[in-house]
Amino acid sequence: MNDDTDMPSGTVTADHVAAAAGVSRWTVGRAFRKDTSISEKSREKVLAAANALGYAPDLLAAGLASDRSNLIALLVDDFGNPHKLVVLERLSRILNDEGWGTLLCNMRDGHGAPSALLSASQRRVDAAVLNGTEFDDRIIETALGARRVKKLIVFARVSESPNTISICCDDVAAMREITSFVLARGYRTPLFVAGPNSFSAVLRRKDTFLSEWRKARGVLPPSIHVEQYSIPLAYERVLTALTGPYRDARPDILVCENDALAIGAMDAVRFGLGLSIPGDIAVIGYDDIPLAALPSYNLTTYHQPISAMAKGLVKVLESGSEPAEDIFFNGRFVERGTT
Amino acid sequence: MNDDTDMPSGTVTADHVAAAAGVSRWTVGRAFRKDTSISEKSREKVLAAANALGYAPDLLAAGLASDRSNLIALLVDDFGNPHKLVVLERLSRILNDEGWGTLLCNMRDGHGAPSALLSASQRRVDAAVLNGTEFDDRIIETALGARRVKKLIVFARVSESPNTISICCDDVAAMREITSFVLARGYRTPLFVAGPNSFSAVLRRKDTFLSEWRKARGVLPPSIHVEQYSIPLAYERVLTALTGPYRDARPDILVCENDALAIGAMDAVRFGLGLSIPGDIAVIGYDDIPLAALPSYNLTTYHQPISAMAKGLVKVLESGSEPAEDIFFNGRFVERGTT
DNA sequence: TTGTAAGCGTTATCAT
DNA sequence: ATGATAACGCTTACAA
Repeated sequence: MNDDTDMPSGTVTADHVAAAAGVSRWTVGRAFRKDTSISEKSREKVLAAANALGYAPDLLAAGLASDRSNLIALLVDDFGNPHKLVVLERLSRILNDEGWGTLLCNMRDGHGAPSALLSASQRRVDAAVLNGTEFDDRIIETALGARRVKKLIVFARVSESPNTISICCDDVAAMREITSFVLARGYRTPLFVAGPNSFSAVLRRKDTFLSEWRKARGVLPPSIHVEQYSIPLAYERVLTALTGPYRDARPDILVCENDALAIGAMDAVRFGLGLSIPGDIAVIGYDDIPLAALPSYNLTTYHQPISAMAKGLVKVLESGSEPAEDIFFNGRFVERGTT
Repeated sequence: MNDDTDMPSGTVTADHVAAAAGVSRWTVGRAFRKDTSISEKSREKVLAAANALGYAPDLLAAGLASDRSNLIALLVDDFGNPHKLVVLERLSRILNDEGWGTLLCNMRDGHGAPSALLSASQRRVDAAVLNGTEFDDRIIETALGARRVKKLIVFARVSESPNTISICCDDVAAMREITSFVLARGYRTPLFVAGPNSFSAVLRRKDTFLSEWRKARGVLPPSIHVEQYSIPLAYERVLTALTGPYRDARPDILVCENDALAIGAMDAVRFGLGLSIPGDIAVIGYDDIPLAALPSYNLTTYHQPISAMAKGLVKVLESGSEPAEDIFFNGRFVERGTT
């Protein structure tokens, strides 16, 4: 489109830069990589020439030659959950800053993980980061079986699979803290609001709360499941529960697996039942999504340190090969107005 | 990791498939592309062999050779706006379904567009889709000047630049409809709540409302600006405006440039001022984000047809080269409980 | 520290 | 309809 300079019309390659700088093509390559050995002088010459010509290395060619694409696949579903926006922002920003490209693969809530994985592998991604509810060991096996997925990282969830690295907030510790708080405040009849059944098992939030509560009070609290982490769906299910099965045994607090559920639950309590929070029923969430801090909700919750987790991810990516361990982070309990 | 079959350990290439199928490598390639000519018989043979070997074309190599990466860069900022999650979900889903990879480039609110653009071009993206507030003609020029950005598409905004394709909801028609509604309902003293100054000019929402209102009532309504499309920031600014400059001239309706501003405005009115909506002050938004449908907000707004717009984008991508025109879509006014 | 040769896995182009 | 040649732009050996 624009050949207003005398650049070798079309693409500027390392060869052009090499010619301009009076070095060989491979020296140009070295000037742009981190680990290689090159004299300061050559590097400066090369960089100056590259700058003058408007050269930037072609990552496609580099990836093909080196078998490192510098691309990370983000395998995501559960887009109804506002928390996802926080996760995507942090992950893309921090990875981009560190020089990684991020391929957004939408798993489309329900199926699509295999095809997302396949297209990721066709691009030779250096790692696939799994963050979604569609998460079971079959998928992980699929991923690992897939041709070129070198690393599989499970973000903000825990995987039992040995070939996988989890980067996760310590949900068990978090739920213990929440349980202590609920007990200390004297609540007596909690209802746990969980997400999809299979997924709740992975998160460990539900079973931790249940067992901690039983340890203290001797009884297992009741719980309900919502099929998705969706605010409107949580609204429906909680309303149904509180007008049906729990009409005459109203809980005094709803302990929710995450903020999306908690927000839906709050709407059900206030707008569906006309009750007040925390006067009639208290609510606790998990994640600390931006919505939770608004005066409309002002939700007591537990903050996940997503930025720190994303930085942990970078570390894992940079740590060459296999032997990486799962990494756990501590979050922070945030008391607001719903308790 | 797994060489339990007798696959040519490591990577399966088109050559292996060709050998297995008894054809040449180029026939294998043809079997996987759409437009090429190949006999049904050959194609079946190839596909069967590919399937047996677990072959999938290497998109890096294909991109290098063909100069079509099949990758679309999504240049995004404004992650504080819940609407972004809807846009990202639709765009990634529909593009992925059509075989396009989506590269998520975080422009990090404020700067970073140039570097995002650069890394996109280094991956030879087939197009860059710009969707954010950091949007001015300098950026567009940068983009077009950048080496390998073949197409620049502005999504959900209008660009004046001739080298750009806009895919956009018809904001002018939408605001006219909104203005008619506000007039018909008998509101008399609107306050327009706009986003960042420079961006509002691009959206055409503010000036359309102002001029339509003046056409009908003879006066230009007042307006305020919020520096970002952020719910908490809108809360602050609206509260400041209504307790300061507009304390004794309280508007009877807040017409907001989008839902993020409207949600913040609602919180300011209800929780900051203790007024009721729509009794004391009415509110109108724009976008129809999921939040707007919740009982807590139940916001009157205008629905943008993001899915249709994403499909329009696909069409533009598939329409070979230049002569594509801007595309406008019609949305739909959604009356809820805040008016 | 720097240069050389040989690929990486595909597609464009031209031939058959 | 299919086959062969020559790139695509870079990197990983290894040699100087």
